[in-house]
Formats: sequence, C-alpha cells, structure tokens
Amino acid sequence: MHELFFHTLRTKAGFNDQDLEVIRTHLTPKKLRKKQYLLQEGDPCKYVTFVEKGLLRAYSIDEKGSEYIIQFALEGWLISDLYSFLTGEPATYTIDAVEDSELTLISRNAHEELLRALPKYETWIRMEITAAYLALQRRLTAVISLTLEERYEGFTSLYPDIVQRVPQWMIASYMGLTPETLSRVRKKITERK
Amino acid sequence: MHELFFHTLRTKAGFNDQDLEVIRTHLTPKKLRKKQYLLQEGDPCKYVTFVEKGLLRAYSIDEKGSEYIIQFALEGWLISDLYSFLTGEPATYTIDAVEDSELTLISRNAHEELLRALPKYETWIRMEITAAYLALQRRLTAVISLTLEERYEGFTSLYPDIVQRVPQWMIASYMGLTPETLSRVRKKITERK
DNA sequence: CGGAAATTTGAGAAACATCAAAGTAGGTGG
DNA sequence: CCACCTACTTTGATGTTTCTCAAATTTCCG
Repeated sequence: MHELFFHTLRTKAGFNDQDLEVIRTHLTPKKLRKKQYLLQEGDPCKYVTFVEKGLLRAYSIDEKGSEYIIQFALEGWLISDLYSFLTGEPATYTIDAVEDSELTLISRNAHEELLRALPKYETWIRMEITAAYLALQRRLTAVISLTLEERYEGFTSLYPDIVQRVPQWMIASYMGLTPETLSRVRKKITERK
Repeated sequence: MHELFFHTLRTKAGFNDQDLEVIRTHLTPKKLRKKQYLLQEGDPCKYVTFVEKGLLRAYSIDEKGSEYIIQFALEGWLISDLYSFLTGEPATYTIDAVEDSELTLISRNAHEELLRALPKYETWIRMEITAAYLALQRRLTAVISLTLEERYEGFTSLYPDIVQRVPQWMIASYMGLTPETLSRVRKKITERK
C-alpha cells in the first residue's frame, strides 16, 4: 500500500524509513473504478491525491454542460482542486477516474501536520508545485502562441502514454477544442508525412 | 530600499527584524527605465525580481517576431523566468520595464542560502508559487472555456490597475489575440450597455 | 454479435486574423 | 504652449480557421 508514493518520497525527496512511518499514519488508500467520482463540483475538496495506479482527470463544466479538462494525472502524479483544498471553498472542478485506479489520499489535516513536522515534506511540496507551475506555464504559452498542429504534436511527444490511454475527445477537451477539429488536425498531420 | 519587500515579508510571511537583516545582505536593488531589459531571451536568468515600484512584463517571441506576454508584474509581485532561474538554462522569456521601475533582486545563491537558513523563507516561497499556480490555472481555464468578452471583462475586473497602465495591444498580446480583435471586443461590450 | 461510444467526414455559419487606412492621443523639441 | 511626430487605437473589407449540426463509419465492450 502506498508503494509508489513512498518510493517517490524516498528517491525524489530524500525521506528515510523513519519519516515514512510518520507519514504512513496520515495517509488514506482508496480504489476507484473507471468513471467513478473522486470529487464533485460544489463539494469541498478534502484531499490531495497521489495516483498509485490508473489515470484521473480534473475538469470544469459550464452552464451548457460542456466539459473542460484542466489536468490529467498518471501514476506518480498529484491531483486536487487545490484552491478548494486550501481554502475550504466548494470545488469548481470535478475529478473522476478515466481508468480503474488506486490512490493515496492526503487530508488537509495530514498535510498541515506534515508541513509542520517534516521540513522535507514542505520542500517536496514546494518542488512539486513549482513543477506544476512550470508545466502550466508551458501549456499556456502553447495555447497562446502555437498552431493546433504544433500543439497536438507537442502534447503527443510530451505525454505519449496519455494519448494511448484516453479517448481522443478528452484530449480535444484538454486542448480547448471540439472533437471534430482535433480529428481534422490529426488528418492533416498524417497527410503531411 | 527594499521597503515594500520587507513590508511584505513582515506582514505576509511573519518575518521579524532579525530575519530581515539576514535577508538584506542577500538582496540587490535595481532601477530600470521604461523599455529597458531586465532579461533577454537566451541569457540565463540569474534573479527572481520583486517589483517595488513600476510595472514589468515577461514575454516570448516567435520566429515571426510576434510577442506573447506571459505575465505582468505590478508593485509587490514577483517575476522571473523561473525555469531558467532554477536550471541555469538560457531564458526563453524576455523581461522588460513597461514603466520606470524600482526592483529588488534575489540571486540564485541568495535564494538557496535563504531556503537553507530560514524555514519561513521556504514557506513564503511555497505560498507565492502556490498563488501563482492558482492564478495560472484560472487563466488557462478562462482561455479554454470562456468567450473573448467574458475573458476581457474578467481581466479588467481582476486587474483594473494593469488595464489603466498598459497599452491595449499588450493586453491583446496577454490574451493571445490581435489588437484589432480586442478593439472590437471592447466595442461590443460598450454597445451592449 | 449487437449496441453504444467514439471518430471521421461534410456543409454552412460564426469567430478571429490579416492587411490597409483613417483617426486619436501623448510626448518632445522648437 | 503649440506643432508635429510617433505610437496606439479604431474601422473596414476580405480570407482563414474553427465551430456547429448532421450523418456515416469505425471501434470498443458487454
């Protein structure tokens, strides 16, 4: 249980066995079947979730019912409605499982306790958020400055595993366009080669 | 010198006078005239910059010479090419002054030393990056899911001071559209009221 | 195998970009 | 303080890109 999480903390954040035993008491395991919700818009987000196995997505829904995917999370990634988690406000995002998944949940109390007790935990969190910030910045730059073909090729080369594992309409949603348009973008790319 | 920076650290991050004296030795003040560069694409980004006074922008430039504004920074904000700062790679962004500005620079060495010496500094940095991440996430969600009119009105209500102090074409660049299109968006909004 | 979900294709509409030109505002030197 | 120059904004005409709606095809799963 929590194997990948512990492995990550050990190798990427320099935790030792003693630290990990402290952390273990603060974690909650959870399994989710495909299409099950982890978080629904409007509920407070009580956990930061580490993906041990499987694939989740976070998305928002507008008045017309259209979905906009904000983030995917593969094995080893964190996912949350961070604003809701930190403030206690109702979540604006919905999170559900794209595949059957196994998760490690960190509650708000656990998070604060770990921040207080383990400086290495804060350092790890800081580095994770920094990486997430940089990834978002790249994504935003791509949206603003690249053509659709460039963006799709950038996405497939950066995240080939996501492309393999999610339906195409979800990638279209992630890119902010319709499934029809993405289909045509892909056609153009293959015709070009 | 560094007044706003110290004020911020005192009120938002719980620093005391003794901490601040430690920090003072690591800071560099700098003044920049309007249009002067703080960082040029290709150079390594050696500083995180805190804006004491004035207004900066960070932007990238594509092959055709078009500019895409990634970020504005008003008084009290931080700005940097964070990826370059952390890795030492050449910067992909250019940063310059939109107005005459006064800055407080934190070098890479200073940053690492402060992270090591002052836990409060790490906490402050973590919270700043978290806020920046959440702001980027909001911005990306807006780009993907809102109409141009909604996005422009969202921007003006969130950052009325930037709208006042920056030429309109820079806001168009920030939003990823042409000045002509933004002009027409504004026209539609005023006609509607 | 059958049905539902996903992808592709097509045609027409809407949104946005481009190019060109006119109008406006701000700042600087005379 | 005015005149002028430059930078910025607006307007117009046209072209391209993307969306929408509809239908045909393919893929996946029970």
